[in-house]
Amino acid sequence: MPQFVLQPDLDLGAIAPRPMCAEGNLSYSASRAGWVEVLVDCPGAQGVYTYRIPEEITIQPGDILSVPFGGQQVGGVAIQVTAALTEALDAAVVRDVEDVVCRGFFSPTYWALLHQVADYYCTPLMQVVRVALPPGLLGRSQRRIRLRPDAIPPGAEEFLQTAARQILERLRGQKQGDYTWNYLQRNVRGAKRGLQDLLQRGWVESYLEPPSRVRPKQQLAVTLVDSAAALSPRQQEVVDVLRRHGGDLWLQDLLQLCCTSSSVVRAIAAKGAVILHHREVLRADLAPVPPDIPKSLTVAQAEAVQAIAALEGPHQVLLHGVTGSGKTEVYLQAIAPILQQGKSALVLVPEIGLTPQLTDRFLARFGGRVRVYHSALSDGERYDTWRQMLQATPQVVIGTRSAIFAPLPQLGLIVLDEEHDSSFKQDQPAPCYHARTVAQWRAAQAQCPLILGTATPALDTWITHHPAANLPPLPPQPLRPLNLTLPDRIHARPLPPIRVIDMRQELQAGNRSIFSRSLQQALGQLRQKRQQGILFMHRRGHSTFVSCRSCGYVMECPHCDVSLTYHHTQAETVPYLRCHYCGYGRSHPDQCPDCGSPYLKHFGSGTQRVAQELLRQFPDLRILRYDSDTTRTKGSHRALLSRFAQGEADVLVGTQMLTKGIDVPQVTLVGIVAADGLLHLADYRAGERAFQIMTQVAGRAGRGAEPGQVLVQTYSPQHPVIEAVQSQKDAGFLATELAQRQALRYPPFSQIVLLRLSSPDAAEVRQTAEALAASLQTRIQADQLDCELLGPAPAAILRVARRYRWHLLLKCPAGSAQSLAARLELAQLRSRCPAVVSLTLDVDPLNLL
DNA sequence: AGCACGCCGACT
DNA sequence: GTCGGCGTGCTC
Repeated sequence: MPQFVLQPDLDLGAIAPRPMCAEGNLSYSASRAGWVEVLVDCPGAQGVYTYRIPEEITIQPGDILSVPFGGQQVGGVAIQVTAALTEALDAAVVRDVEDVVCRGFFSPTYWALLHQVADYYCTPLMQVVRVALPPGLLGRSQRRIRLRPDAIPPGAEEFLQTAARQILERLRGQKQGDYTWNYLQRNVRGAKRGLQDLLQRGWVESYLEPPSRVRPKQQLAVTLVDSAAALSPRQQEVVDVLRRHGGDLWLQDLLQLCCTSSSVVRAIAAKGAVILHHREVLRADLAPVPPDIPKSLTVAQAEAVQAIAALEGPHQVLLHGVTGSGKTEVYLQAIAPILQQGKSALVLVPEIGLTPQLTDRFLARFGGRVRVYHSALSDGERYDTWRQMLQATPQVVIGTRSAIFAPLPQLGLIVLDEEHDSSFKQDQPAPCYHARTVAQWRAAQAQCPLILGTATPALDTWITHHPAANLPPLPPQPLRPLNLTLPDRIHARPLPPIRVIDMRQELQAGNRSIFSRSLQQALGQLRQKRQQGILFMHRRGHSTFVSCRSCGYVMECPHCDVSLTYHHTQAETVPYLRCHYCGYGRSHPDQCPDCGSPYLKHFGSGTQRVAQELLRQFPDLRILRYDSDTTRTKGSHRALLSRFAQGEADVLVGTQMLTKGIDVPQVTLVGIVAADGLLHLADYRAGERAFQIMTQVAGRAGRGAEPGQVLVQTYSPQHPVIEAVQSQKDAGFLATELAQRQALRYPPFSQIVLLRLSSPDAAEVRQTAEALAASLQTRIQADQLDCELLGPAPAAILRVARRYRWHLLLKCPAGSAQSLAARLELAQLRSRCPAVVSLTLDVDPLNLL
């Protein structure tokens, strides 16, 4: 249950379409000031607090406010305005609203959406508000410490205590001699005492920095008002330039055009010919792109576009098109009529940085009506984009996961490109929402279609579109399903043939290289054929799997049907194997349990090793590495890809990133160096993901005039995933995978909730996890709940960022997680953990590691 | 998050 | 005896 609900009789509708006006504190009537309940943004206190509305401020529900809270200013959302205080609350303790930060954000439907997210994902509403809003709106004041250099006698610090001296030194090391108190506390031992000393001496001062608020950027504009005024020749020239440009320009543009200074313009303003005024600039950094016109469609594409245009009401469209079948063109042509109807479209992509080609297509087609919204934008840019989205003008918003919260008032279509991609699921800070799930709710709310586009549908998507009679019924879906298929590549290009290479035979033949003879041969021919290749390596630095080099046997958990993870930490000298689902563990065997061979090996080479080997064996090949190591900086994705596309390298070696947004016609060879690295992850979704990634990577080959080929190297050539990839028949694979999931009661035939616990204290997390497990188990048994509790088990990577992590897993029938969470009061569990132990609830987790 | 109040060990 | 550590609890 949400802690509060918006009263249905509140006129929230009035706030939605209101024109934006950041600080318009115009009182409508004399004293209608009252009290307002505010959802306050402060960890540990996510309740509603009552504030007095000062006379000069008007507040409506949904406004973003800045309010005093304890010793600081914090952000919050106005929930409800009341005329009288609650009996229990003494007027003396109620403080004043400090300011209105922003108005008109939350329409009733939008608010309901946030509630739904908070409810479903068992997270405080405020956390959802935080992901939905552009950052910086809910600012918090911070205590800062500033050096007073003039007050310090020379050499006096000799007599200071260590802590005080350290603080002084740090402050002196900083240009402005200014740090947040938080920073000093973290970095100086006994900082509190040291600060007291320094404050008493008056050598530093402590001050409260008000929340930095993202504000619209203001610039001076010049507007022509009276062209008849008597002006000097130079002034007249300036005014003429202004008139030729429509009588209205930014001051800086006018100055540049006329090569003059602002004094001239001010003089003209003084004569009354023009007026100078501040006006908001909406920042947009979209580089101009040459325009693009709709392309002619294949029959399947045209049918898809028509089918989508004909839809009425909320639908979920699975646009299932093979790699290179032209899904983007379908999106573009589906969106065009939406814009014409005066509505907006929302396009979600896995990662903007990885899909410059897609973004460019949209920009080229729709020009200024396209807004890009993602985390790489500056706070100011995000804020401005947000404000533009609030306007009812038809527009296309392209963004990553969090853009599903784009406040578009007239939503006509939602597209999720590469819907199978797991980056649509957030797993770091709560709420751990899946953008696809939220998109379904939004589409239902807006009564509009949701298009899920992919070459490799996620299993849970697949099953809602292909309900099979022999499978148990799934919970009712909010959207009506529609299937659209693009079975062929555009220009009738064939899919590249996929060859599976048995690496066991390579070993037998004496080839100990990571490249098979076939791959070596293909690589050797690249240069002379003037073609390019892509090598895929699933980089797994930390967690690896154990496999037998002779027979391909992989160590698996007897209870869970997942591969065991190889552990080897300094603490435990003996390496051991562990299941990360149920906690099962065993020692690392000396020989293969299946064939007795001593050639057990834990695999774990990455792209770097591949590149090294490549360089060693093919010194004349030019290589580019494409992984998170080489694409750390902004814009490096685009740079690397365009270098490759322009033929500056022969081979691109990379990780998962290769699966997205690479459309280079000269690529004829794709090599999957070690498919096994994908097959045996300690995860029930390993097979599905392996299939998706390999199919997607394979799809990079043969997109141009030259036919492509794909080589898949593996120690398990008979593995069903490998066979499915090779045959390029996904329906069959999905069906068998579904049957397996059903047998093992994994999603989508069950629902899981993961409880992630972490703490810097190894023993404390463990104890907390055990205590939680015990109390949940008691509750489950007492209430006879239909659910299974697994764990506690240590996380695959036990220690991350100096925190020890343990997991609990709840498995319940599909569609029942929400009621289970309510019965177990999962949302309240956090308060039962010690302060140092953090607990994150992940409903429908994708990442179980 | 920040800050206050409040209860146990090493100093004058 | 006090000063000062930081362990819970509250912030309209």
